Amino acid sequence: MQNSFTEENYLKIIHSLSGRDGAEVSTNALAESTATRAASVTDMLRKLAEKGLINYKKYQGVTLTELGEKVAIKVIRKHRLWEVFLVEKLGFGWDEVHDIAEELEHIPSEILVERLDIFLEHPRFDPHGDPIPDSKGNLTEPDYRILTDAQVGEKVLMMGVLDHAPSFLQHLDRSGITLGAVLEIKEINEYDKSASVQINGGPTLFISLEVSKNLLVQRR
Amino acid sequence: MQNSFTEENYLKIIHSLSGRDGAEVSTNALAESTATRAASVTDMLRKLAEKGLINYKKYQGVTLTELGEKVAIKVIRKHRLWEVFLVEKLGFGWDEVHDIAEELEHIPSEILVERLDIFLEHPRFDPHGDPIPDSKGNLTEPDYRILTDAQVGEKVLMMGVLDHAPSFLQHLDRSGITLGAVLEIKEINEYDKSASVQINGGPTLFISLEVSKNLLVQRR
DNA sequence: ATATATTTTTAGGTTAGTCTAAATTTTTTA
DNA sequence: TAAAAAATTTAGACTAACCTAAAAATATAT
Repeated sequence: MQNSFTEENYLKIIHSLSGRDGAEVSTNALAESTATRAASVTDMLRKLAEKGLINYKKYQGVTLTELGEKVAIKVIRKHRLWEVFLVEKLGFGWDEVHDIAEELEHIPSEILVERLDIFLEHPRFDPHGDPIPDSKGNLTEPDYRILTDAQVGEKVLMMGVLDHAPSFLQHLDRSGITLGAVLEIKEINEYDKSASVQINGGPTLFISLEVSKNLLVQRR
Repeated sequence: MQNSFTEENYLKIIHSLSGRDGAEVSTNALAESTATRAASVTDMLRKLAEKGLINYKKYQGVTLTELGEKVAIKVIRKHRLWEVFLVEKLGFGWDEVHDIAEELEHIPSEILVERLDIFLEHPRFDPHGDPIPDSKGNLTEPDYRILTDAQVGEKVLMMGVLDHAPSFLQHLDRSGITLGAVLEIKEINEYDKSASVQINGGPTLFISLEVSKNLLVQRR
């Protein structure tokens, strides 16, 4: 039994909203993320529950079943592999690939994904630093920290982003903040928590709290 | 206004059934090719006509409008480019790519197609020898002949196939008949029109009329 | 040229995924 | 802890793409 484009999207979104602790996801949160109305979400939840893909009790929110988790991770694997393809092979920017990958992720062929993975030489991370599940469905989230957790004087490596919005990514491009960049916290402004950060030992620039909250880094 | 997956398929099929002379296509022929019932075809034809994609008068069959032709050729371009990708980059056999390309051809992004075309270095033909329309929508069918039209003693170049069925393509693989192979007609059997053909100056084998009818060749 | 066969269309119905409006349940607040 | 607010579900409807069965148009054959 195949899952539809729409079903796959629900599972993927439930996975993402659920977080690594597998917390319950609310109908309204899903309505927001799927850009549909709560009533439509309820309909779909009944259907997904019937198929054994989610645990659903009325008014209680949902979590993925093991089966649902498996399906979600497969979709995420495809999405991230296609993003690597688009950036590495076709020359797209990391700010341009989300919507296209959103379509490609639903192409149904196991062998296609595996061959793509081989062609790309088994990438571990997508262009935004998100980990790519392996072919067995193992997805290990690296424990990166948010830049706001770093102290003055610390040097960290830029490893990923939480916000994938094109405008945010373009802003990073203009600031020279790319994956792998070395960020040294020079100063944190008490008042608004904005930071002065030196990029790759070069220019120093101001980063707002809004931006800091969306940068995933690693101590080096 | 975007066209749906289904609409695109109808246009592509009408294009192919219509041939280069743009002949009228019947409802039943479409029902057969789309694997639906004639009544469903009628519904869709009314819709496509309303959108200005086909010329349709009840009971008279359909042809593509200029707009419909444009859309169809775009889909064909995508299909064939993806097939090249699957064979050249991912290592699929020419017998394995049709169904996957059937899905990929509906991914809606102009820029994706153009970047794919660049990545593949502007291929002129797909893995079955079918010509790939250029980005402006020009599709020039090369005037290949069918192998049945070749005479005893002729040497011809294998340029394409009419039948894309995996079983047919696999049969050609086993016979060593690939695109670009040199075929020399040694003998044609009067009775059943089967032929003895020497492949690349090497082994000679028998080819049934059924097979000959589906091989596109060029005098050399 | 009329009767028969074939093709095509119409009529009415189904499913997936969506919607709005109303009803119900849960949560929050006074 | 009862009333108000918020979240969720139910009821009833819509559209796209399909279906079957029946009617109508066209083509074929005597």
